[in-house]
Amino acid sequence: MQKKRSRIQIINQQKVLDAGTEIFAKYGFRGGTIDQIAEMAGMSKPNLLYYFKTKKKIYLAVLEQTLNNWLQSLEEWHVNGTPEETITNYINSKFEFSRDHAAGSRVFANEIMEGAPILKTLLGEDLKRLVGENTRVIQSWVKSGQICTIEPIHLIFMIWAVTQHYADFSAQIETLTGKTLTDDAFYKQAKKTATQIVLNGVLK
Amino acid sequence: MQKKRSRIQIINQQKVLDAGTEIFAKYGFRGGTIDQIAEMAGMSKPNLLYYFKTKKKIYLAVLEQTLNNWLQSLEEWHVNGTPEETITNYINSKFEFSRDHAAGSRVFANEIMEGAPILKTLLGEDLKRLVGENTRVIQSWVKSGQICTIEPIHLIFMIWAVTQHYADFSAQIETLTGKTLTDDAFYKQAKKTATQIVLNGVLK
DNA sequence: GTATTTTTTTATCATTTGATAAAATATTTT
DNA sequence: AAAATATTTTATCAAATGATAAAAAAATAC
Repeated sequence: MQKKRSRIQIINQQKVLDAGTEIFAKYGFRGGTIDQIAEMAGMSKPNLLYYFKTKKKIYLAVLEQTLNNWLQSLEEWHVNGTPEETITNYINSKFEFSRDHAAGSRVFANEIMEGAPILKTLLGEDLKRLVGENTRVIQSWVKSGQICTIEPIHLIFMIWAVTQHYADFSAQIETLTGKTLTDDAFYKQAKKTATQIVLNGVLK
Repeated sequence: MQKKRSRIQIINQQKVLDAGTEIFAKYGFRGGTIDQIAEMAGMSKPNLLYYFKTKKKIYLAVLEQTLNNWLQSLEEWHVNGTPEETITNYINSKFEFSRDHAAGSRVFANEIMEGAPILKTLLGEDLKRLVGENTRVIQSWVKSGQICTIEPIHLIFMIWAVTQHYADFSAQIETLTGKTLTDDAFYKQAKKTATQIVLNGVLK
């Protein structure tokens, strides 16, 4: 029996979630502290703990929000299109996620690097099924001669790798180029290059 | 005036370095603890601190070792070859690094995600110069019509992204495929697919 | 406008964690 | 083997960190 959330609750829980995303993105679950999150959210630690009883509960809420966004970007796989359309679309939505949820992408990366203690089950079920569907589609493209002979799963990994790289390693990219995906010209150039190479790489 | 390191010193410092690499790879600098490293190295915490006075000094030593390996894999850029040879070679040595230094790759990834507090300067100098040289070579290939018109820096990012992905996200990859780069067949397949797509993607 | 509920603050804990001192043990040198 | 040096263990800290209790203040309901 969940009571309706008050106006203040909605505001402050979101503040905590946003701050938590930033902190866990930088330091991971183990490295991030409640104090850091509280400071970034602009509230006292006990006040924060009034909204989320434990650090783990903050983390779970952050992960859930992030995961929803991430999975959503993976769902953009419209089977009825041509390989070119489908792949272009997919890379598009992955780039969009990297730009609009860069911190979330890093939270996710940290979780995986810690061995995915929380997400392991979900990755092994939901994500595995989703990936299975996608590999089957790619395989059908190979068989029908629409694209070159490649291992579908590695094409998927390649697309994930390159798109997430811009979010996860943005500190390095910014040091080297002075730009991040928030720069629109840079965003377009990155997306264009990645799309061009992948399409050119798999289309016959 | 550095005294020669004793037999025991050499053994135990390496033990700490190896354990530190594993722990920092998983939890980053903030998240990893001396206790964890000591336990993994099989020695008591004060004993460990006899070899490295602070947690930060362990981290610096781990980072230095890792960085040397990483930069070495980047140096494999033999200008005199054709684009095809050069790129193939480069991807090869990056995949080798991901397989043989997966934990190191993750230490590096964590450092970048924390905002590269230690490496920022180095990335902005040495790495930037190295990358500058490489982009110039790629640009010359574009101009001479040996490869398609692409932005060189994004090709480099793409190669880094896909090769490092196999190391940094190995937990996810293992959950999805049951394999990691230590499986030789999987290693060859991953490398082959990535190389094929990139070459096919940039060559005319 | 008072009563009730929600939110915030203050004070406080127990654990964990990075680190040190000093004693005990092991190794190497002479 | 004794002396000198290097290594390991035991005991202990102070600070940081996750968390709680209770009082004070603010917001909402009546």
